[in-house]
Amino acid sequence: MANINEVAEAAGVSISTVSYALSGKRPVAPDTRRRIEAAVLELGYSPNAGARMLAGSRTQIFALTEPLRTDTHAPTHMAFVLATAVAARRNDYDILLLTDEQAQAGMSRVAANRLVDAILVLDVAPDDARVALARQIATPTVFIGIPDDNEGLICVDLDFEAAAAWAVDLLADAGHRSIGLVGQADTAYVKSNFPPRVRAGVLERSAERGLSAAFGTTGVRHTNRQQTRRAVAEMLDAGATALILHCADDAHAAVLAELDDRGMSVPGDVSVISVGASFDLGALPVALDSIPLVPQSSCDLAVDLALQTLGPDQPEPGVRLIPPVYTARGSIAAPRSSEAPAD
Amino acid sequence: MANINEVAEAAGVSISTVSYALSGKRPVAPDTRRRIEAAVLELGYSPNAGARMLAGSRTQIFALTEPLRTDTHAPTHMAFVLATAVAARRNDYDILLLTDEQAQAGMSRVAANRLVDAILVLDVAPDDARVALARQIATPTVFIGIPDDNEGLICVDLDFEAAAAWAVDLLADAGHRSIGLVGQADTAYVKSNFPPRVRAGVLERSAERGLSAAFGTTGVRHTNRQQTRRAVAEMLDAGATALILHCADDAHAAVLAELDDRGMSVPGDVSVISVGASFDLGALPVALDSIPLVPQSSCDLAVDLALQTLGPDQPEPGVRLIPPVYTARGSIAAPRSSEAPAD
DNA sequence: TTGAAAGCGCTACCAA
DNA sequence: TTGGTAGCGCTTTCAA
Repeated sequence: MANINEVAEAAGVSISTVSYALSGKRPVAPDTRRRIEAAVLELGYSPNAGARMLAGSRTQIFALTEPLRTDTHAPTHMAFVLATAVAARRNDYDILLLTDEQAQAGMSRVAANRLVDAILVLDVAPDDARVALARQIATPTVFIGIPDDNEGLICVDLDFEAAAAWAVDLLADAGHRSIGLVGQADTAYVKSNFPPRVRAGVLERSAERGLSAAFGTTGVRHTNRQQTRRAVAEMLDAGATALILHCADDAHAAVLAELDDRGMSVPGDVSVISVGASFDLGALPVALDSIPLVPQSSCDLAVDLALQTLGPDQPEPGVRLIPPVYTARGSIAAPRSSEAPAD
Repeated sequence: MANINEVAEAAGVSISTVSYALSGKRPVAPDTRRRIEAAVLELGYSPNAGARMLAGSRTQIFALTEPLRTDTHAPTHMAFVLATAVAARRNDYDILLLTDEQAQAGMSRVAANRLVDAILVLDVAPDDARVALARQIATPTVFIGIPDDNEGLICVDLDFEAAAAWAVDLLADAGHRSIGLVGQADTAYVKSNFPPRVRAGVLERSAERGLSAAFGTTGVRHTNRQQTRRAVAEMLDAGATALILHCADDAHAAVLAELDDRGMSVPGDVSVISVGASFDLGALPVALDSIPLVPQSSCDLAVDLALQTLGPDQPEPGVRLIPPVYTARGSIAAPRSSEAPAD
């Protein structure tokens, strides 16, 4: 591995000129720059990471903390990890994985270590222990998700309430008066932050619009096919003409299976809209309208904010809610026996 | 952030003594050590990561490369990432995530950078492009999985063939003459390395033992419930009295659902054994015998080997197969109309 | 437009 | 048993 001295020698310049030529922090004569670039290429030079960390003030590494919660939906989680890595790499940053083995030891360690420039927090719980830690350590921390106590923190998340309310509006506008929300597994309403926000969004907007809204979950810990179908059956039997789905992919499938078994078509007999899904709805047998959770949006913003904390002007602490996006795919229509206009 | 100088001053010793007291690479008088430890604690000292990388020869970081293959089973993948992180931390190593954005750019980069001491390769494909890269770079690389061309590489994996053969033996010993293998999704037999090994293990051992063995997959890309149940139905109709399951968790559930629908009990009417599962079989409605894939075993060994490559005696290149482990849970019995002894 | 040189904070060799 | 100190390879100030 060549070092900066060898490059300098090969190019016939000093090491500082090499450094500046590569960082661009000082103008370098075109001819000089060419010679340096040639030397770099020929020697296969790449600046030593440790030396840069020590001399410079940046490590070019973000830590990503992810708890080992077994009840987290693996594909969703992976999508976020991936989106974070992509966003980081776009800004020349790498991701160091912190699966908090010994509680939050990892966060303290890399902060004390100066191994990372900032910490990104994933899979945030309402009473997340990492909140207290974030306040203690000097390393800037960005939460992807919103803990209950978020005073002074930087948080990023989809505006789940707005997404849920929007879904209700779409159904109400189509003429539905009674709807059902197929939510997540029971535990999600205790251990995660966003499911309650979706539920609140649906219930509150329904009340405002004068709709009756039922709520059901998909299982105790994971999706339970039977329970999911039962929940749907109850909602339909109670008169629901539309469903809002805020659940895992297999639960989506279970709901559609129940409708199919009942000989009900979408949107002919029932309108359906998916809210907060981060998986590919295209794999389902029926095309569904969707207000999705887009991991890349959250992660891009989070990385942006993390970078800002390293710059001259600190970003304001606070919660950044990402406006939802709606994609129509024809799964919403007027209810069968509605007085709403047919078109 | 305190540095080593402040610790040395506070303890009234030289910085080299502090360094040696912390690394243990040189004996330090008990009393001196105590003073140093007190100073470390009081100042909250933690050695600067960049400085250690530069001065020492170790970065205490392993890279973990994981392709973004969308057809990879997310929970299994996560289990491996996690197991790697755990194994690494046990040896004071951190994990840097390389989702190979621009092909294999990440591997080359961290190798040139000297950001990591070794690279761990996950989710290995038969014709994996990372094989060629591993041979080019100076950074030691350990494969968790076995590419077709593995000459000169260090590879670690469960002995899937032995696991499959063992399963056949168990069923043959119980008196079964006709069995079925419920395999993975179709694509897995092209894009992954281990599914064909399980299939080969089952088919070859079946031939040796004189059993007839049928093979079916669970879908084109992902588990398809219908196709899975159809595959099972065909096997049973063709006379299979036992099933070997090498498929995802939802496919396991689908198989059991099919048996249930047919009014068949396990192991009364059909014997079932799961091979190479890395998820929790406890969530299934029926307790199944299992020869599992244990991510932690593979990852522990991989990290061990990675550490060895950094030491004085290099590990031999070659494939390390981890012997399978069998757990009986009462899902194997003699076939209904068998001549085998009832006990 | 370029160079010289002072660190960054640690490890590990050489002395004592 | 301990201390002094020469680097590790880079960034960045100060001078020219």
